[in-house]
Amino acid sequence: MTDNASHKRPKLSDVARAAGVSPATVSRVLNHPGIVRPDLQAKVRKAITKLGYAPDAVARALSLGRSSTIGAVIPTLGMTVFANGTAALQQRLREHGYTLLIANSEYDSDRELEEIKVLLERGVDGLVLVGDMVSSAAVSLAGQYDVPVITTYVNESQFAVPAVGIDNAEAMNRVLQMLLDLGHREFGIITDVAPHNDRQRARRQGLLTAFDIAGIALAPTRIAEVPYSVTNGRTAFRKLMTMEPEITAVICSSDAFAIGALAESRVLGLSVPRDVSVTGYDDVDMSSHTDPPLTTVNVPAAMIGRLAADHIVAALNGWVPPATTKLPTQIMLRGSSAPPRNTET
Amino acid sequence: MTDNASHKRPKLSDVARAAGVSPATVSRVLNHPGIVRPDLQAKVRKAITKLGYAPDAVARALSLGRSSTIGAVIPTLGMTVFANGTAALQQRLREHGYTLLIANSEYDSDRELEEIKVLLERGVDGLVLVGDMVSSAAVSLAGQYDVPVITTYVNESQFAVPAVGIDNAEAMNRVLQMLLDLGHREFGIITDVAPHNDRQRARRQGLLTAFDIAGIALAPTRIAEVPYSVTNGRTAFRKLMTMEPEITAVICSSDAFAIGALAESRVLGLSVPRDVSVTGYDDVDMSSHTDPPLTTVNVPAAMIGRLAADHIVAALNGWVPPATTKLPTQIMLRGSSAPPRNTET
DNA sequence: TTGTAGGCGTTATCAC
DNA sequence: GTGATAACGCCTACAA
Repeated sequence: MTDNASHKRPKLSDVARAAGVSPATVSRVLNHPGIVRPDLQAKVRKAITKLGYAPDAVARALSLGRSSTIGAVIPTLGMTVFANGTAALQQRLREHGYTLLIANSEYDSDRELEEIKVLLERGVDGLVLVGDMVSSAAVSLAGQYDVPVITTYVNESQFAVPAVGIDNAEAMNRVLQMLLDLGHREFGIITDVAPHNDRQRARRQGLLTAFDIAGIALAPTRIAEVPYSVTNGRTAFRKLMTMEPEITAVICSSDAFAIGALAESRVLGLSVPRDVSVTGYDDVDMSSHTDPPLTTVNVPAAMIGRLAADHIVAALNGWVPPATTKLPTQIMLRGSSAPPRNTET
Repeated sequence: MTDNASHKRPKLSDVARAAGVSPATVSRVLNHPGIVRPDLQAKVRKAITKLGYAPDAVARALSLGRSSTIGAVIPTLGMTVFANGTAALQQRLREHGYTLLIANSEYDSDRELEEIKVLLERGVDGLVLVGDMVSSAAVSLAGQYDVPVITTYVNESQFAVPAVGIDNAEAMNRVLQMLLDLGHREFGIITDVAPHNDRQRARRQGLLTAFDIAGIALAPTRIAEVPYSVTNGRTAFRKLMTMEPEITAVICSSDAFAIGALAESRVLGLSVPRDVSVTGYDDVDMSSHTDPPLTTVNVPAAMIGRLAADHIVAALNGWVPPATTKLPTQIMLRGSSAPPRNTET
């Protein structure tokens, strides 16, 4: 009864009436401030603050045909790499005047496609994906909506989608080289089964190829393929070291595995890195605080997020982003890697 | 040139024309399938799949006045507790037919308010917040938009906003009781300075109150207040144990601190739990894989997310969610806690 | 420079 | 049961 009027949200026409101008003028003040007389402008602005007016983004989007919104579909919020990358993406997009809509696929491609559809129907102006496992359906769908797409964390796309990320295979190769330089010759590896995860696949494949090139044959008993989890890292490490005690270095395709390996090494009475070296991949926050600190591959997630933002916005402005933006990875040399135990200098 | 027609997204009227019915009928098939004749329905559906039509959610939202969208503002994506809770929230909301828009505030209340505004302007139907530090501005803003709000991870709100969460103070009290039962009398605590974080504040206050009630005076030198980070946990632990060597138990207000404490204990040559017990709070994934495994308080994040979803949807349907939904916390008794060193049985 | 009017795609209220 | 029609709130030709 008291605030009957104030209880309803003011619309643009209300502002117009309050300011004694036409709705068009209010709209202009909001969107093209340059072309309206200063005095009118002042009156309008005063009315806006007085009424507490805020434009309706939905109506605006319908009218404009664009929403100043970008959608991102990431596998999971639970991995710090994605969490950090997404935060950076959001931050940067915001600086460009865009709002980020986040969806997650739980590593399920069907669900990923589903989320993409929802995002597209909601009118996002652009799409940021992770990896390159999206079916071509996703790409053509985005095409129908005439929405630019960009993919992240990988360095190339089979669907001609611009990619900004890292070369997972190359990084793995460098890890192996580093261990070889240290003198290691007996290896074990723990990788992710991940049927739908091309980053993990690239890491695994890159590693196997690197072994090939190095002329090292890796017996099947030295390859552990398990689902992503610290616990699986533990059991895989135990199996590896039990069946192949000569192993002096275990390369893991993620920090989770490596952290599990470190935990299990204590149970097994193995000292890292004296008895066996362990390396990870991702460089999550925890990696530098394990015992010993973990040697791992740093993924420049924040940089990827920022660049993805810049590129998608560029595409929206008619620029054509480079097909491939490969960011450098860095091997963080920490305590979990050292020369093999039987090295006599 | 080839696919001039297919390049434009079909609209509802296109479907209508293709099916030889009116737009209204197509709309009915989509929203009230019950009231349209089966044969027409079939024709319409065929036309829909043939044209690959998908409704425009933006236009729909404008017409309906609601968007089937819920906004959530969380402090950060980088904490596993929030990541897990948000994933569960999203999942459950999805089951209810809603899409979750995620924004993060980086623990900044100004930014939180800002994000809330953006979400509201984007037309979210409901708002899920974290904690109770939102200015009343946020609440009244939501009121203007006539949008229900719910807050999470705390068990009560000063703004009469329904809350679903845990009793942080009570949990801390139980941690202390547990350690007292173990025989500890000399304590140190590491808590977050966090001026804008009421969860941390509740934990700290709950702990201090519990000490009071237990009749234990905690010297200022036994209280470390530092910003959230593993590294700060390390330095705080070092300071505590250096200045007050009699301490037999260190209670941390987050796992990050505790993990730092464990790391530093090795450097200091202190054995956990033999020389000193350490407890955390949050029960992040890593907690069960530290050395020793960390005794900590489990936060039912997924449950909070699910219930938050249920409650906000309920509110949207006219139900009134309970003012307070307090979920139980569980103390995860693991290897980092044990009787004090000087206990002679 | 400012006002008028039509349209963005969808839904709901009317008559039929 | 189905078809016209008027909104939803905003933006941008177009006219003045």
